[in-house]
This record gives sequence, structure tokens and C-alpha cells, in this order.
Amino acid sequence: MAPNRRRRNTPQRATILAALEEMTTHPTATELYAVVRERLPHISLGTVYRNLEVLREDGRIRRMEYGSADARFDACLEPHDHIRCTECGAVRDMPPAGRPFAPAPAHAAGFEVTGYRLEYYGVCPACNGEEPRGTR
Amino acid sequence: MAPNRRRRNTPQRATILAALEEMTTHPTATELYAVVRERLPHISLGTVYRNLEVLREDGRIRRMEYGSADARFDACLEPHDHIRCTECGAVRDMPPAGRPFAPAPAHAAGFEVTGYRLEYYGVCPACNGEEPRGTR
DNA sequence: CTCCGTGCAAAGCGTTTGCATGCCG
DNA sequence: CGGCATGCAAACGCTTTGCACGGAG
Repeated sequence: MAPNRRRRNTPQRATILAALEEMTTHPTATELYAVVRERLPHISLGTVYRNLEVLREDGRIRRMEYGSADARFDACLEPHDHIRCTECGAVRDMPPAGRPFAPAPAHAAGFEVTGYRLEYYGVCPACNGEEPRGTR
Repeated sequence: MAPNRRRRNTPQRATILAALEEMTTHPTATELYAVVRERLPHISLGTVYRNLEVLREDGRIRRMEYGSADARFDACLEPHDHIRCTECGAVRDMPPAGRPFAPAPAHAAGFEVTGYRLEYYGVCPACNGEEPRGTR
């Protein structure tokens, strides 16, 4: 939370960032670990995770995870989207995004596109109202 | 695999589905387990997971997880979307979805919307080409 | 009689964290 | 020198799976 933490520029951190910038495959932590290890054989997986978190905090990289790790289930089969509260993690339904908005990039990257999923982020009413005394 | 597996209609399975259909909160497996347990005190968490998988296979429910469990990292900070291969899990970039498509439901569900994330699904060129002998 | 489904518990897997040491600034 | 960062390994949380038993068809 301290806005300006004193960060050190360690070879591990620099190497992790450099390796990630060279890759376009959106590697997992383990995949990135394997690549970084070729340059820093003694680096540990824990260090990779810690630095990925630091780099994300500093806005130097992004983490793709779409919500928390645990899966959620939905008995509603009608097409619709979801919105997730960034404070408490609650998930609610959203009306489907108007038209199929982007059939355009139908063959981008050589993929055969079969579908998409859309998730909004926001703050739910409960968290919005109690914001003032938020500990977080 | 086998297209028409013989499914039994056990009280556990029926209760799990019924409970999920009554909920609009998109519960996690554990949350659902707690609710189902009020009706079937002896049910196990493993059974909940197994039946959720069965129900998903049969297209009776949906599982929200947005790709596999493990996080992926991206050093590209430019706004863009992603596409994930449903066969091999590979992730590639997609150009951003044209317009901000749906600022309309800006207050749906009472949420204050702050952003969204879009992920396409499809089959990557490699998997598309080798499809014929796919074991899967 | 078959074999699918269950409960229980242990294993898996990705990720996080405690601790002593190391090294940047 | 002070304290953030590292390496190692244990811990953690969610999910999956092996096993033996039980009940539906």
C-alpha cells in the first residue's frame, strides 16, 4: 500500500521482465521460470512469482487470470455476460453485449474463432456504499 | 468420450442442480457444497465436484473459469484482447474490440463499471492442421 | 448382476509464505 | 549498514483421483 516502496533493481527482476517482453506467448509462471532459468540457473520459482507480483504492482506487466482462481458455476444457459466486483469478488449477470460486436477479427492470428467470453469489472452496490471505511 | 453414457439420477446430482438453479450468485464449488449440505448432510465435496463436471458435460450448467486455472502474464500494456486455443491452451493477442461496444449497461445490477475483459475462443493453426489424428 | 455413483481420504498442482542469508543502494 | 530481495522448502487452497462399498437399472 505504501505508494513509493523502494525497489531494488536486481538481475532476477530485470531478467524476468526482459524475458517476458521477448515472449509473445503469454507464458505461465512456470513457463517463464524455465526460460529465465537458462540465464539465471539458480533462480527459484518463488522469486519468479514474487517479482511478477512486484512488476504487476508497478504496472509494468499484466496478469491474466480473469478473477480469482476458483471456478464458479452457473445454471443459467442463456447467453449473457458477467460482472465481477473488484472489492469482494461477487459475480452477477449482465445482459449480453448487444450485437456479436466483433466478428471482424474472425481469422486473426490464424485462429478459427468459435466464441468469446466477456467479463466486466466494477464495484458492487454493497462495496460502493461501505467504501469510506474500507480497510483495504 | 462415449457420446451416450448411462447416467443415473441420484438425489445428490438432482439436489446439486436444483440448488444451483435457485442461486443467482454464481457460487464456487465450496459455496454450493455448503448449501447442498443443508439438504444432504452426508454429501462430500468430491461428489459436488464430480457432479458439477457431469452436469457441465451434459450441458446442464456452465463453468466460469476463463481458461485453465494457472495465471498467464503479459508484458504488453497496450489495450488488446486475447484468444485462447480450446485444444492446446495457447494464448495469442487479438486487436482490441473495435469500439467500447457496451458502455450502455453502465449501471446494470447497480454496479459501477470500471472496465471489462474479453477473451475469444478458437482453434489455433497448429491444432487446426493436425486435427485429423487428434487423440482428444 | 453390472457398473455407475458415493464418501472418504490422499494426492496433485499452482501459488504463497516463513526463514535465514545475501546484496543493492 | 539498513532493509529489501533471494533461495529453499514447507504450507496453502482448490480440485482431482484411488479405493471399496452401495444401490439403481
